This record gives sequence, C-alpha cells and structure tokens, in this order.
Amino acid sequence: MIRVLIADDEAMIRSALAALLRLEDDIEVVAECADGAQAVIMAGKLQPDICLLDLEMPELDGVQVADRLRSTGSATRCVVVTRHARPGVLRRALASGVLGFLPKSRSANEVAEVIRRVAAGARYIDPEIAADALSEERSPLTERELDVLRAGRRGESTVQIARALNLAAGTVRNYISAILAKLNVATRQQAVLLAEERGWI
Amino acid sequence: MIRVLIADDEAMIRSALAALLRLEDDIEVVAECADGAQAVIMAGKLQPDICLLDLEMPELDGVQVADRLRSTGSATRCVVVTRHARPGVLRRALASGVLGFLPKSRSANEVAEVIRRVAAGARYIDPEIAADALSEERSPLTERELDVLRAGRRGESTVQIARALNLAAGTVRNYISAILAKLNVATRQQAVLLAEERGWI
DNA sequence: TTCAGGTAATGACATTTGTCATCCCCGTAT
DNA sequence: ATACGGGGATGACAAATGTCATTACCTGAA
Repeated sequence: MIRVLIADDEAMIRSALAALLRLEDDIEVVAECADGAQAVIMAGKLQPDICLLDLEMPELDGVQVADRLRSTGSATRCVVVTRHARPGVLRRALASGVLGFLPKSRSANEVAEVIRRVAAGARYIDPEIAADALSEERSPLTERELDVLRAGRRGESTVQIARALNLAAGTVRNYISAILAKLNVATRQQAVLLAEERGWI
Repeated sequence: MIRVLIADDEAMIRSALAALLRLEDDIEVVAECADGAQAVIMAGKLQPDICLLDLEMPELDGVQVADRLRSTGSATRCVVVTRHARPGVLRRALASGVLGFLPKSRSANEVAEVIRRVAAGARYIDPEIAADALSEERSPLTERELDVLRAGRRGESTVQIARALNLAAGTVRNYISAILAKLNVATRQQAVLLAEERGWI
C-alpha cells in the first residue's frame, strides 16, 4: 500500500484527486491539506510515502514544503503538480529534492502512475517541461533588477519603488530602463507580465 | 440520463471531474473541451443537457460561452465553476443566463448534485457567494470605461488602446483619467488589478 | 421640454516615465 | 594591477501619461 498525502488549496481538485486515487487499490490517501504549512505538519505526523503537492498554495508553496520535509530528514518523497509549469519552477523544484513533477495540463489518471513510479524509487519529470527547461533561457535580469520589478509589480510609482528599496528615484528609473531593454518590452506592466509568465518573479 | 459537456482548460481537473461524474449512473459525460470556443461548437453539435463550464478559459470564458449558447437559442443549461468567485462575476454570470454557480473551493462530489438540481430545472448559486453579492458594491465604471480598461489590461499604450477601440488617443486618456479618479488609484495597472480582483473585468 | 449622463473629441498643462551619458564604489577574475 | 560587471547616483532630454476645461451629440427619464 502506498500511503499518500495530498495538498492543494483548491478543494475541488484536491477532493477529486483524492477520490480518484482511492479507487486505486494499491494507494491509500492518508491526508488532505489545504495549505503548505498544514502539509508540513501532517507529513511530519503521518510520514506518508508520497506527498502530492500543489505548487500554488498559500503560506508555503509546494517546493517550499518539499524543502522543509527534506531538511527535517523525512523519508517522504515529493511529487509537485502545478498549473503553470515553467522551466524556472522545475529548476527550483529539483533543487529542493522533488522527485516527481507534473503540470496540471496532464490528465488526472496519470497521477496514480507517477505516484507509483516515484514510490518505487524512480524520478518522474514531465518530458515536455524537461525539454523546455533545457532550451529555455534563465532570467537575463540581475538580482537587483528583479527586486525592482517585484517592488513594482502592482503598478507602484517610481518613487514608491525607490522608497521601498531605499534607492534614489533616478536609480529605479535606470533599472527599469535596463529591464525594459533586456526584456524588449515597452512598459513596466508588460515586463511584470512577462516575468511572471516565465516564473522569474 | 443527464448528458453533460465539460469545459476546463486545465486537463487535470477536467479529466478528474469527468471520471468522477462517469461513476454516477444517472450522468453521461458526452464531451470534454479545453477552451470556450470549442465548448460552443460541441454544445451546438451535441445539445447536452448541462454545460459544466470553467470560468477561466482562453478564447471565451465560461460566462461568454453561456451567453453565446443562450443567444443561439440552445436549451442547454449552464453551470459555471470558478477559482476566484467574486460577486461581480456572479452578477455577470446570472445576467448571461447561467443557472448554476459553484466556486472551486467546494468539494468535487458536490458537482454531481448541483448538476442534478440544475438539470431538474432548479437554480443553484453557492450560498456564500450569493451572500457576498448582496453586500458588495457593483462597478462604478461605465461600460465604455470598462472597455478601455480591458483593452489596456496588458500594459498597452494609450495609442494601442485607442486603435483597438477606434477612438482618439486623447479620448482614451480622458477615460483613463476618469477611471483612476473613480477607483481612487494612481496608475492604470492598479486600476486593472483592482477591477480584476473585484470581478469587474 | 428640459436635464442628466454617457460617449467622443480638442487643446493646454504638469508630471511621470523612459533613455542616455557619465560618474563613483566595490569585488573578483585575469 | 587592472579590467570588468554589478550596484548606486546625477542631470538632461524626449515621450507618454494624467488632469482639466470645454464643446458637441445622443438618449432616456422627469
């Protein structure tokens, strides 16, 4: 019997996956969690074989949960599912010891198979994302430039960003100018959209 | 037998819901669609009793699909499920003839029950959202102002928005100025964020 | 009929952004 | 040692954006 913990903040998909996995006779769903913090606690208590973690969750995201579990020395193996499977995210996930990586664009009945493989000791990385990850370039922006972009992601003005980062307004303008040039877009908002899409911020 | 069409751009939840509904012996899943445009076509061909529509989809969103189906005189009844159930969205949905409204924060096994009720001629609106909708204020913006906001939601320039709507650039600036004043924010991006949060666009 | 409100446009103006050249400081790889 | 890149800053300039007053047309309610 493979003992599985499921964490996803969206109750509908969490319960749907749990119901489907319960139909498999070699899988037992031992916990359903609505956020990352809860997942860490329950995983510690129950020591499941597999944690099926959604990436997008409040408190702690799926990768952070995997990171915590690994650092506590837990033997639990983590599978991460995500809505927007960007190569950058895959890199983060692998660095945190995640063994399975599956975008939500795959069918639900593949989940059981991935769980079995990972439980058996193998790794499963969605082939499409893996291919992307090899080709797609990482962010061309420097750390500081990303800071500026993050600080301005909600349409904040130059001065507000400057205040938030303890910089001069002109410096912020320079950074933004560099960002726009590197990303080849015309406005901050487009830069933010692009960076969010690519998983850089 | 209740004949159901499912449309959701996320394959995992789409296939999971389909699989669960297939377990019910009074429900038959006749189609699975990955976007709104496809849903309209298939619904036209198959004339299902119920369309289970995700709100967030490319091409046409769930409410737009319901709108189209109604305007073609189809007898199909629409149930909309959504990730972010804002009162504004519920209002839009009801105006488009949607009969069932269910946030994804509900459990998957409630879906079958809602489908049965709607198929039987009743309406089902998630009680929590319904309560919110009564309290929350509607958009203070005019139709045209919303058009402008929508046209500029990706950081488009004034000229681009103007071209898209066949307006003079100055007119667009006026509209935006009015929007910012009404919403009491300083930049377009903040206006877009606020309007999206409130479900106005 | 009058009036309010939505739509559409101009022109003038102040501010904010984006661009560019130039400077300084620092750490590190050559 | 020195050249290079990143972080931080200034000043100047052009373009885009936001503000305001004013005008005009149309529609529906009082």
